[in-house]
Amino acid sequence: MKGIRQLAEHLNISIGTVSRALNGKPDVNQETRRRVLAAAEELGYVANQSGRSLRQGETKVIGLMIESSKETVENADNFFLGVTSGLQSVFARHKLDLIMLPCPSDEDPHEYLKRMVARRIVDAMIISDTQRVDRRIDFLSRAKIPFVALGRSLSASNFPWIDLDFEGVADHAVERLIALGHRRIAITAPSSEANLGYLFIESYRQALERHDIAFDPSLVIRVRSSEEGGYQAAHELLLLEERPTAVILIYELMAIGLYRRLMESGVMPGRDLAVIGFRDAPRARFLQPSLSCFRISLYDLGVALGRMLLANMPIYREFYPGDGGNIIWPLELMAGESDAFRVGVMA
Amino acid sequence: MKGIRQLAEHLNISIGTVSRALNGKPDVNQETRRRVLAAAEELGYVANQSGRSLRQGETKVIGLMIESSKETVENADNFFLGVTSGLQSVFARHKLDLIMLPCPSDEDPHEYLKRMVARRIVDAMIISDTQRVDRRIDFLSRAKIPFVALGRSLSASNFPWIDLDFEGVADHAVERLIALGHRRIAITAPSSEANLGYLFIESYRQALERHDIAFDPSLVIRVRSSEEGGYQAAHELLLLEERPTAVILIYELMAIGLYRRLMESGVMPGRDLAVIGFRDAPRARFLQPSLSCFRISLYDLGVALGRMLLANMPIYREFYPGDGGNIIWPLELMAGESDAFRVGVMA
DNA sequence: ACGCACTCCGTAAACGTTTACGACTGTAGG
DNA sequence: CCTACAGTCGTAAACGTTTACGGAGTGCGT
Repeated sequence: MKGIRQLAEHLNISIGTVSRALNGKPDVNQETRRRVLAAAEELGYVANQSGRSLRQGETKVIGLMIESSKETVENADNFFLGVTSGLQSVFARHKLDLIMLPCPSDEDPHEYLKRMVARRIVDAMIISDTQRVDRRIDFLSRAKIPFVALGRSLSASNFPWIDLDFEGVADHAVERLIALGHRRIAITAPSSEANLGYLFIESYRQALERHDIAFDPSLVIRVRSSEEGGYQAAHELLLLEERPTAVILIYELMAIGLYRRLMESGVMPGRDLAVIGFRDAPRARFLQPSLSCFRISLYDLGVALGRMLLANMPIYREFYPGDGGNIIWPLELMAGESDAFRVGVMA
Repeated sequence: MKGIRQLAEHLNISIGTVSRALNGKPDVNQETRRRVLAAAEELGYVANQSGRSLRQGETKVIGLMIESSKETVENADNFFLGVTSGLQSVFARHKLDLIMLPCPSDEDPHEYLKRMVARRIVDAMIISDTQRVDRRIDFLSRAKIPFVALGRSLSASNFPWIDLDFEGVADHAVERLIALGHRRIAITAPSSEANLGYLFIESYRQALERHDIAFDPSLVIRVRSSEEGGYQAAHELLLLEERPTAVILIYELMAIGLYRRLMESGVMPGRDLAVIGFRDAPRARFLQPSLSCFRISLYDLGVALGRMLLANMPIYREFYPGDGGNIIWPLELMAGESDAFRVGVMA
């Protein structure tokens, strides 16, 4: 089956009528519509998207950009696949398709993004892994391409984003540890310029001050947010003269390396050192002792992202009246065994 | 900047010349080309892909289909992102873009695939997670859509695929364990109809027979290929009256659950029970004792997939003369501590 | 008989490209 | 001087859709 023209000839109908019948337009006879649909099904006709996009000026495709740099790949875990299903459940209602756009590691993310939207491959974009200043955000804002970002940024004063509640987590973690008797609490932060690092540390500092605990810069460990980073963090922790009794990790997988390094030195997490992680990931669920961490529903996050995006697209705005504003995504503590002891109390 | 027409007017040149200049066609003056490229850069013009695809009949986009069923998501680890970069390195040479197409979990994969290719969103397809009989393969073959599958299948007698060397792994693992003195070796297999399960078990059986060890069906544990599956497998293993001294896992993450269940019963992997896993995954790299497993380079696998796909596309065939045939992808054993003991020898 | 509203359908123009074809130069060779 | 040819470029026709517009037919009320 070539195109709509052949289908029309086969039915002895004009091509316009066929198009209207297929697209559910009102001015077409019920019987004709039935015949058209039947014939299309029988001959396996599906409209060519290029022709349709060209005429309509929209592709009905939403792009989810993914950086596949080595570091991201290691961290990504199944983060994206989890978010994806939430997104799709929203998009499906409007017959929008979602595609994932993996930016090659040797291409500038900004250029890649420009290519994809300038070529009109997608109507809108979801970006993640936002940098402290992110040119993509400026570009998308200026070009008036609908988008939503997973992650805050200092670029562009006002744009749609959802970000995880790093402040809340740091705050909650500190409060909890203090309640358990801890006074010397270490924390990890990314060595990069990522915005979330600043927020994380700042909240941690404020929570400490609230309890009259002096902020000790040597307790802020800057390492990569990865398994190796966790190993490294544990290493630095063990070198401190006055060893902390607790540590807060900004990424859950760091716990893997951290545990390993601790055990190598005979320090038992959950007994000699309390550990709290940022997210739960399948990858960290098996740890022994089980990791106390902050849970997040990737599906729900995807749904929220999808709704916010559509709320920023003129055509769909009406369907999502309340979904315009930004969201700081709350996380729920999932208590494990890794911080289940009181300081100063013998087991 | 709207389209090529505006660009042409701005330069006082015909639209045809502009197109030729941008596309590197030979019959255009050097100086004109320079001016066109400069103007395009300045005005930020990029060709609309819909128009181009419509005219040329091809999209220059390759689709990588991903099933995002819950089970797949959990198992996927970063498998796809790893393969992706290999694929892209090949595609980049031909200015082809790769997009990932996540099939919604509530949509039939077959229907989804049909929609994507019939709508001409992609020129070619890479599918994975092939079933024992897979309608997608029949469809793609019949429709003459270039594709390559990651995984064998009984559908369609002859189609391009790459599959992991399940036979080789089973064989190698058995040989190794026997050399270490093991005689009672358990193995896991998926409970599903997946083809690889049959191949895996069959090779295992043959290797045993070669050493005059009787095949004992009770040593084939059918569980889901996941962390929980591993837990379950260990459970069943412990219930056997004559406990095996070794077990071969068809998926590396099963080791996570398996370890946990074993330790709960005081059985130490690597001392009381030898364990060998199928792949190495970041997710399993931290296990204590470290898992002996078969390593695979996802990047290289991606490159091979990309080359094979292009070898099956008329336009690119000439560049990849030797990449037509199917590949059974070899895996390399990465020895760990989980099977590093000899049976009958006291430590 | 006429006008009008309504339903259904055909016609043709547009969307933004690429490209076959031919036209126009200028130059070289006969 | 005529021809051939190479180097440039403009013209216009496609590619497959959607959709504004108008026309044909019917039914109904005046």
